[in-house]
Amino acid sequence: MAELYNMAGHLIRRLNQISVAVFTDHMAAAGIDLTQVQFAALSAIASRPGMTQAELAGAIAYDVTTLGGVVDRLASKGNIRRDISPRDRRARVLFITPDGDHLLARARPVVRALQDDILGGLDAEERAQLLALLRKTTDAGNSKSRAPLRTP
Amino acid sequence: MAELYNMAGHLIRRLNQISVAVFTDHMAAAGIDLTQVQFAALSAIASRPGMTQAELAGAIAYDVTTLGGVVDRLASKGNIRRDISPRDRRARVLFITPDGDHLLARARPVVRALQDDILGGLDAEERAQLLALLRKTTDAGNSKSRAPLRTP
DNA sequence: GCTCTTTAATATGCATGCTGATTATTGGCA
DNA sequence: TGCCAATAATCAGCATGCATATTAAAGAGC
Repeated sequence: MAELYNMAGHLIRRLNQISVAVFTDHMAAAGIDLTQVQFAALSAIASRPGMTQAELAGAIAYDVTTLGGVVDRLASKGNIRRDISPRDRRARVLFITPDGDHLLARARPVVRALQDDILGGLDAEERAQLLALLRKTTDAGNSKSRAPLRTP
Repeated sequence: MAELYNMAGHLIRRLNQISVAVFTDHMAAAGIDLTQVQFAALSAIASRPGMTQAELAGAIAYDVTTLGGVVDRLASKGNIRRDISPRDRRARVLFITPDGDHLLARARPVVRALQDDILGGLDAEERAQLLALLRKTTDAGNSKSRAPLRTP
């Protein structure tokens, strides 16, 4: 079982756990009501207004079902607007509200600042190295994750 | 928003997502009914029989509440036994059953094999490097994750 | 021995995250 | 035009994952 601690899956789960905890703590300290997932969604919507939920899911690698709930919460908090697409009545187009925009502006510097906290034990060079490796792995693993592309 | 893709938190979430998907796929292909979390718990219980739930939670960095459900499912599937501790009637001591032991024996090689799949885009040297960095970060971040050590 | 605090586990509630099924709508094609 | 496969979103259901509160039991200190 000692080997468990050296397994990629286990270490990744642990790191994600730490990452989420750091995010939650910093946001709570700043008095901002946004989860990691909600922040990512809000950022994406702000950068490309009018996205549909499916497009958003693809952009940030989420499951569409999960995203439904996330979008619901953002909408009910008034951070985004969700309208029926004029071009496809099945689709919902997403827009950030002035309220959401303001919240995002407050959140952004906090999120930037906490990134280094996630990788607490590493020096600058190691952080850069880790980030590069993470990017490379996730880019390659893209096709393997079925999150945005569900197999029927 | 382009910056989002380079943020540690986002990349870690993505990698964890890939990791879980790879695990799920391989286990399903092998016809083994175990999630990543259940495998970790079962491994730990096998290596140290008689652990309490709290000890198990500390050992594999889980929240005790979450672990309650995991242990429930393993017990109801017959993979572990959960007895009241003879030394502390509040505590539950955990033991793997012959059934669970057999399942674990089948699962272990599958889990070992899928590790490399998680880090698909990396060569051997990069994998070693990434694992080393993950270990270092998680060791340092230990104190930050409130999972096993909840602040009151 | 009795109270007070601590501790192990559970209950409750919210937020992901995914699978499979369903509904509404669209667009292609005979 | 009418049917049919594909698509957008939702619903139901299960499994994490965490915060807060509660229950039961143990232990500390007087």
